[in-house]
Amino acid sequence: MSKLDERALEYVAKYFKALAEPTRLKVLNALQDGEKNVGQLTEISRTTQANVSKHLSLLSDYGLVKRESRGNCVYYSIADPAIYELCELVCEQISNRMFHEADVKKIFMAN
Amino acid sequence: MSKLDERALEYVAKYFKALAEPTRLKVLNALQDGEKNVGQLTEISRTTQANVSKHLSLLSDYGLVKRESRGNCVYYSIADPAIYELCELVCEQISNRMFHEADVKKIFMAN
DNA sequence: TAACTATATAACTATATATTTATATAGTCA
DNA sequence: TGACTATATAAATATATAGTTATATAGTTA
Repeated sequence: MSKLDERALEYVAKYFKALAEPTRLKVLNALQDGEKNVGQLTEISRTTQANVSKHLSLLSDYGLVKRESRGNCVYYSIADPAIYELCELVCEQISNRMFHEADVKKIFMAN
Repeated sequence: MSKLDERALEYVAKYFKALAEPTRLKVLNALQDGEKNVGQLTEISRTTQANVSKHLSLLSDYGLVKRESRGNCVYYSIADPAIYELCELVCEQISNRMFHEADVKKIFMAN
């Protein structure tokens, strides 16, 4: 990371924020093996349709997913597979820590 | 990213959340060229000392920074340089989009 | 057109958290 | 010890946002 100005840091923070929510990650995770419509994603995320719709439009606003309506349904898919690189990096770090540091485990377990 | 269970997604979300705040990113950015004490970080982040302290203890709880008190001061440093890989990935994506998509620019500019 | 299905949105509530102000704690040095 | 400096924490406020319920919108099919 090169030295970043104020503005840039805010963009980056917003990007991370889009990924900082379990339901949205569940949706992104579910989209790994191809597009799914809102109904399917609602089932998978085990929340209300309205809630999923809200998360989807946020993800779409941030350019993380693509939207395509066909017939009666709206299909979402991953716009940029680079998201998964990010998640993989994070998962690696987390799993490394799980082995090495009991303290971190405690933190993540909290709540 | 392999298929992740509920629990894992929550860990990942928490990790992203730690990075989803401009002041914390500013601190991490400032720590790129070595440890700094709380006073220095307060100046750099242009907020109150109390606020920086809170952000620092959050970063420390999540294992992103290390804490070492020497004499009167407390010095913080990066615990895991892999953070910067993450930020770099995000910055790349953002800058790509800045060029290609006016819409995304609009989103990031909002507020 | 009317009934139906799928998705989005508005209004609301509840909760989390960033920030501030004031204060406590701990180290340093005269 | 007392004055001083640096950091952490507590309490309070303001704000953002996840989730819910109800409703609007748009497409489908009889």
